[in-house]
Amino acid sequence: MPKSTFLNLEDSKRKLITDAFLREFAIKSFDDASITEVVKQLGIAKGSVYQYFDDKLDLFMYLIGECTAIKIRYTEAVKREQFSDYWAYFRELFEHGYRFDAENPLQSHFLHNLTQNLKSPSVKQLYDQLLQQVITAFEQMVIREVELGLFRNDIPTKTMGFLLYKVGTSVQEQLEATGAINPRESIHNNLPVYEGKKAILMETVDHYINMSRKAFDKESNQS
Amino acid sequence: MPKSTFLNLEDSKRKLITDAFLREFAIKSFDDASITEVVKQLGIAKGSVYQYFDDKLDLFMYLIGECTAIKIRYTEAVKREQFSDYWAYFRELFEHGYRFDAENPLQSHFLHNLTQNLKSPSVKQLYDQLLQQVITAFEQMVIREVELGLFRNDIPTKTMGFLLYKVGTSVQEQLEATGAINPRESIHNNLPVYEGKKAILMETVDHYINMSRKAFDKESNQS
DNA sequence: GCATAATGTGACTACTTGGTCACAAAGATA
DNA sequence: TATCTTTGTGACCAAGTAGTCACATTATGC
Repeated sequence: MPKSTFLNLEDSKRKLITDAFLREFAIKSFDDASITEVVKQLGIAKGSVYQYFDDKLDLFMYLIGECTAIKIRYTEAVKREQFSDYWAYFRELFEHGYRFDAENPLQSHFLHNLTQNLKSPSVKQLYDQLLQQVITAFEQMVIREVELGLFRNDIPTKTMGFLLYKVGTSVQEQLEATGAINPRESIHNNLPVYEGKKAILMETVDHYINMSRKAFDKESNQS
Repeated sequence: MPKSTFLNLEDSKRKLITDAFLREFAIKSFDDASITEVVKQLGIAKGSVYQYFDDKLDLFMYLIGECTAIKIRYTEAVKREQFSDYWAYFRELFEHGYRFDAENPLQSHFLHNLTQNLKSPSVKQLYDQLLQQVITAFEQMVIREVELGLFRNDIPTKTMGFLLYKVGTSVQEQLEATGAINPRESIHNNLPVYEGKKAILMETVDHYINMSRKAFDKESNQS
């Protein structure tokens, strides 16, 4: 948790500092992100950072909290109950994710890089913890669909949940690997991750959904 | 490429050095792996390493080359033509992979960690290069199956290839995330990654195949 | 046995980092 | 104006790294 010193800061200065660190952590891993570098850019003393935060991890957790809080504001409106079909729900999450990205480029870049970021040995514990949460969340979704009789029940929910999780992350990874998006470049130009790429994003999502339907849905497998 | 000094070394000494570095790179990323640490363990001078290799990257590439060469010896015997079904081929690759792991634990651990390893910023170029190769290889497999009329043709081969690649890596990742395997611990005890875990490995592979069949095969989608 | 070539060595360089702390500056209170 | 509290500062510390190089040791060839 940031110290009160940080919270009492003028909004503009707090934002300036937050953004600078978001930018740094959006392109480097936790261990490679350099506080020394950022304070140089900001033109403030390194000691100030330690008036605001306990340590590097405290700062990092603050950034995670801020960004996820904003993203949740975009996705919390989307409820499974509003859709008869899991995949329509899945698709809508990407639609709202796109809006989050367009309106909060820096935070979106930060979250995009979070997985890479967490690979640093110093934050292995945090990584494992978050990974467990995500995996569990996806398994819960699968369990619900199985109970609704919409997903097949001849495969362990753990395995289905994990694949579903991988499908979710694969969209972004594929677009990055094929060069359709270029986070490195777009963050440099202060652009959202998916700037002008909505069509290809949703098209890819649809292709993944098209394949996943067959893999997960019940009717395809036990009609 | 290692210098001749290294190749002229006595077999036993060369193996000792290679193994020590494999062990280090099997549990750390490229940037975190410490030559200083390894030479301490080996009881040799740091200068010696630089008599053997140009630099850290040269050493790393040598390790990659050695391990993949050994693994290829296990998998090259498995040919697509020997199977009427892609998934039987896919399954057999895992069977042979298991044998490679059982008989070459250290090399297997190194390759298991390679993806993490390559995430280091210093080797980003190498990572991108290898990723492109792997993705292309998977897409080629998909193209072949489409041509054979076995895989569906209503999804871009790039996307199918990427998902197939992700399915391949997910097996290991899931087993690790769920604690079924524990590379960290098994390398410490000089055990293979999948020691005594063949049943759960192949069971998981079968589950993934079961789901993937539906997602990729033509008959399920355009009969 | 001697000279030459090939190996082995470890103190050293140049560099980077997160984090500290004695002090300076600025704000607030009275 | 004088005092007290909050905020800002940057030289400094301890720890770590890859890579170098002048020198010591060992092997080889004659």
